[in-house]
Amino acid sequence: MLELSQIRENPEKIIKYLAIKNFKAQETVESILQYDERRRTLQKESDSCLAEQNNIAARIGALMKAGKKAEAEQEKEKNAALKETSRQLQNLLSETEKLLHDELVKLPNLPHEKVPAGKSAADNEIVFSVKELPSAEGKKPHWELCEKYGLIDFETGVKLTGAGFPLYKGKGARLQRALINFFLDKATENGFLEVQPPILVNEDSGFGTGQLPDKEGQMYFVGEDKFYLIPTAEVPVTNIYRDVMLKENDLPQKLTAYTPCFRREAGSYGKDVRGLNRLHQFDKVEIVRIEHPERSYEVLEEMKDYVCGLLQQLQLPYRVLRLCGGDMSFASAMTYDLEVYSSAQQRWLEVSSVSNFETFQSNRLKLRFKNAEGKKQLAHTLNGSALALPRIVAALLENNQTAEGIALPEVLHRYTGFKMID
RNA sequence: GGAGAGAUGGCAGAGUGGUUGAUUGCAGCGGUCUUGAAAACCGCCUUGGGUAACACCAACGGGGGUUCGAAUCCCUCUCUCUCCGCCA
Repeated sequence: MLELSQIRENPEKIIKYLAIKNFKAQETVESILQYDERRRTLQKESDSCLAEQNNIAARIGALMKAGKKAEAEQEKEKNAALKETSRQLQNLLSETEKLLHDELVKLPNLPHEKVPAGKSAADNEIVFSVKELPSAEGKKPHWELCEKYGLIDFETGVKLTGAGFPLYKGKGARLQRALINFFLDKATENGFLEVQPPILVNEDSGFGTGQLPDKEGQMYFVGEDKFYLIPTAEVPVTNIYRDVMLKENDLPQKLTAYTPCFRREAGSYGKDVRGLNRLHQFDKVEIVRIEHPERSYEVLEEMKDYVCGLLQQLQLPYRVLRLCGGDMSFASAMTYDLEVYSSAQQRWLEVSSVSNFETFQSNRLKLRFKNAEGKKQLAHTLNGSALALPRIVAALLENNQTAEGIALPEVLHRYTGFKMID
């Protein structure tokens, strides 16, 4: 959620920047300014009405004490009328506040000035790419390899739940566990505090990170208790800081968490969702940082580089994209996507998304810190996948297949307990 | 799931209808004293709206109600604790 003060001060800037995200903000900004104006007028009227009632009440108190009952009765009548007026004002006020809030929530985050304009994924800026791609010669796609080596049983997953809920088996299951441990160990070594959050969250948490309102279609919902299954650990982990006031030297806060993630992905089909390419349930290790506004972009680079480091250790060919305005998420100010190359499918698969949300989430979360002058200031929030497992597994399988089996990168050996899937 | 108790400022803890936005203690901040520190003493110390700044308004878990007036009374929801039941 953008800050109201920001909109008041420079509505033109908001409209201009949101155009980069292909969002037409004109109307919304105008109604926000109108509602804000009305809200303040009503607030003043209501305040002075209440002030008058307070005065009268105090007078009645004094009169009662002095035993002047008749006069007190007179004052009471006055207050009855005022009370009706202020009831009406209150109604108008809360109505206006709601309208204002509803409009405010519609506006996506402003893109950072470095974010390129663009309509779709085709316009993303490639900031890094490996020079040589592995050949597809004689390579089998990962779903065939999964079957061949008995790593994943998609059919039984369908029986148990439905499409997109794979059953990992044997070395396949062990590889999952190995990757999770590897990623968590790396994050911990780099100063992230490991946490294990709930994977069901309430509505307030969904609002805090920007999934709600409007994007409930993406999440599984447990109606009985009004809980949402998390689409990413970002939701519970960032919401740890909802309604929190930090001290300046509490910054940065660095957290990491492994969680399963659940996404409905309504409407997906075809080869995009074949095998591990897109699932309804998958595993991911996430890193989250709460940062001082002055440092957040430095930190974004740092986080991106950290994830690149993981991919290097896994010896996967990868590239880094800076997303264009049209491809960025609602809440993000700048996002890097990291993609690994999947040699049999001959396509890039997104395995991480690293974003700076600036104050967009913290404004919703009321996540602030007291700065050096003792003033309260919204913190910046950032997060990134480090990493999402399924497509990493897909790329590992496809790129490392040999006649003898699938050779795993060395960093994983101590986690898997085997070097080769055969 | 059943019965009972509770929810107040960073924490602890008063307050049961009328200058209580809230006694007090601790913590924190500033000062006096001191070579420095401690102790002692003095002062400051909730948040949001609003204002150029004041004024003013709101908030004692959330929502609603009674009343001229509610932290204080009533209803309701949520959460916490104790006991019972069930259980990985």
